[in-house]
Amino acid sequence: MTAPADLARRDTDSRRTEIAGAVRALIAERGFEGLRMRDIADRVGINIATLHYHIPSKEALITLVAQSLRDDFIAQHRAQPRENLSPLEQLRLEFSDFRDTFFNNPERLLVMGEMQERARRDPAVAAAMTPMRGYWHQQVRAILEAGRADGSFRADLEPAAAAAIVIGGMVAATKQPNPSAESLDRVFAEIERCVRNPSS
Amino acid sequence: MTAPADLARRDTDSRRTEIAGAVRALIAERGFEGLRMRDIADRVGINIATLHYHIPSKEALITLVAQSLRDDFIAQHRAQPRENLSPLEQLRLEFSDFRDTFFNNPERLLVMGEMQERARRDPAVAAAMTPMRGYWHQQVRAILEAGRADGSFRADLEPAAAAAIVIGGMVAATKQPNPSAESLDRVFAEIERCVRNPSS
Amino acid sequence: MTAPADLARRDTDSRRTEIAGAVRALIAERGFEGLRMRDIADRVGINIATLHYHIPSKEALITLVAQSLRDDFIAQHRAQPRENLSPLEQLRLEFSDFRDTFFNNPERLLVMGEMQERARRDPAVAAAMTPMRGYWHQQVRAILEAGRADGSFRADLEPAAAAAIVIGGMVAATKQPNPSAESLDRVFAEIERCVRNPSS
Amino acid sequence: MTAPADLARRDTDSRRTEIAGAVRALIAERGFEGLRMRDIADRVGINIATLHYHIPSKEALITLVAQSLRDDFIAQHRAQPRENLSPLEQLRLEFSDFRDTFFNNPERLLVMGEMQERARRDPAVAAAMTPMRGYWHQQVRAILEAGRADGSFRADLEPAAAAAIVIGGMVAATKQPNPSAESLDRVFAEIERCVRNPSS
DNA sequence: CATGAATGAGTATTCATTCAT
DNA sequence: AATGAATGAATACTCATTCAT
Repeated sequence: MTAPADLARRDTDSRRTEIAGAVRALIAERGFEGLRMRDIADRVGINIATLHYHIPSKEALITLVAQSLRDDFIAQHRAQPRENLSPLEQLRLEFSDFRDTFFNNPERLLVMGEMQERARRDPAVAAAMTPMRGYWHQQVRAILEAGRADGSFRADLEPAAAAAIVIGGMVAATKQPNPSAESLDRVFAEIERCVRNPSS
Repeated sequence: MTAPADLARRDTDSRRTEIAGAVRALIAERGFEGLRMRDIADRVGINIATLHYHIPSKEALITLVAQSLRDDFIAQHRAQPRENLSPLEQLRLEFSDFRDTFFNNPERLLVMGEMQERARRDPAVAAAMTPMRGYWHQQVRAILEAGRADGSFRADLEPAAAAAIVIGGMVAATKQPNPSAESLDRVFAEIERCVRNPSS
Repeated sequence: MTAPADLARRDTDSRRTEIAGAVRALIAERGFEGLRMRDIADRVGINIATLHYHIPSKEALITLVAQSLRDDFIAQHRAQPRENLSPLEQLRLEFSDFRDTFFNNPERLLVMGEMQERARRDPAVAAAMTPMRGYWHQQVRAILEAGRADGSFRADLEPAAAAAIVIGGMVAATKQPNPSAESLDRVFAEIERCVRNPSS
Repeated sequence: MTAPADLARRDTDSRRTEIAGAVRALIAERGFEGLRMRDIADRVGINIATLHYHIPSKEALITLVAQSLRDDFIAQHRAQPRENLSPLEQLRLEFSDFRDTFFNNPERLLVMGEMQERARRDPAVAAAMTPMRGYWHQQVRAILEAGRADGSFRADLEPAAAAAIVIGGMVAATKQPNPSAESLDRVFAEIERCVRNPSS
């Protein structure tokens, strides 16, 4: 049999993934301040020295998390088949993706928020976050352009500006007091009315 | 920047205001992590012990800043005469206020962002930030309701959801790469198109 | 009328007495460590700076307290008329004095204990405490000598050593778990049996 | 005094013992106030952070010392073979033990005194000191009871009260000015005369 | 790979004391 | 006499990082 008998032998890559997961959970719980190397090690179940064996420094760790966040985000987006959908359907898919993430992986959005804030003064974080935000923006913008082109969205819609509003609106929906699936959907429906062609 | 020795002795109230200002500047520069009591004292030009004489603890300090932020926000809003303006003019006033703050008091928005993040796990901060956000939302919502009533805004506009989008859109505008007056205005103009009655 | 209309005008001496009282209460409550100038000022109802106006330093304060303790102790002893009493009656008076102090001014004994400990490394405190302890020892020793002379106490009693035991026994009585008037009296009665002439 | 660098790495248990010893020496020298974590670390020859690695807090440290004191006390008592001794011989063994400790391990008695004072307001210290004092009292009381039973001690002796006096007398002997072996022995001899049966 | 022990540089907070008013 | 404001020096404790094993 080629199956590894020794399960304790995890390769460094899977350890790093495990660590990134622990860090994301901790950032979601306690924020960036409050993130302690010792807590991370404890959560993974290893010694601090071992943590430092896998990750050279706290800064490197944060970069790692930013990258893992970006990778997850893009992987999720790529997983969805959007080719045969109308622009409106694609927009709705965007909404439902976002809603799913908010309820099933809330940590993802929370950590993204914290990272976004940190990106402002940490170039390494910015290097991972900016392309992610750019990718998302581009995605939404393409949908809006397609909708404007086929007449389902407003003719006077300015895709770049509208993409900012669509994304900002989705994020704002999650920051309402006591957000629920219904309160999110109310905002998403309003976004639709914002962009749809009134005469269609 | 440093206060001359003979001006060092002030009354507690003005000292507290001065301290709150220094803290806001430091949070804007370095974020919440990175906020050090020593740096605050240095910026105000006083001893750390003196800082603690005026402010009992870091926690109290943060609460103080959250309150000062809220007070400033509401004061600025109250300062504007909105009575005789049309809903659209009021919305545009909202935009220009926001743009002014972004360019003239960028620190205000930056600190608000950091505070918003922190509010999630600090009830004392939440106690100051939640009403502020609520006040803002209410303000925008009232404008949207008035516009829907007089026919200048969409008839199918849902004021609460739309207010979230308007605010979220404004905030998102500032988070674009290299935000300028023009890029902000492009988003603001798009928000207008989002809410205006297409048949008016 | 010659009565001072201005009650606020307390002369420094009475202020110092008041301060010494507050310090004794605080030492009894929290011990020597735990004694804070600010707490003293608070208890007296004055500002710290005012406290320092009356008392130059914490060290001087402690000396003051040691002296006040000694003065009280000697004053109480002098207040008792012992001339016409038999040695046994005088010893019993010693016991009842001590018992009264323990129940009515417990703070006095507690502070004396703390001071005794401190005297070991603070010469200024030692300077006040040593004569006090010496005065007490001398007092008890004189009683024991008189009793040995008149045959009411043991003939083989060694006054100096016995005085140490009598005083040590009284103090030890207060350090039993849950000391009560009865438990004190049991020890006092045993001390009596220790020193009395068995053949008398 | 300072451990050489290559001996610096020891196992935690021996480090904790070493630390407890350093703390006892420092308390004996400077008392409870005056006890500084930095000084402890210096005396052991380690960094403050290392000290905190082995001992979580100052409070825990004090508890540790109280326990080490109690363990030493009981160990010393247990080491003596008392079975075949007469009550008077046992009492004299008690005296000689105490005298040995006073001259060879003066720190032990000094720290016990400080701890006794502190036990009053620190339950964790009380938890270690009370049983120790209780054990000692019980030991002495058993001797006195045996002596009363075999007629070598006074028939009217009340063992509990007398035990308090015996212990109190021993302690008082050490608090005389300039205590010497002779001055201690004079008090011990007087204690003997206090408890012995005059008609034996 | 893993870890117990160690550490330098910080971090908020405290405290006795001073000084201008 | 009294006080609000100020401060230097300390104090316990923390944290990311290192290193010998």
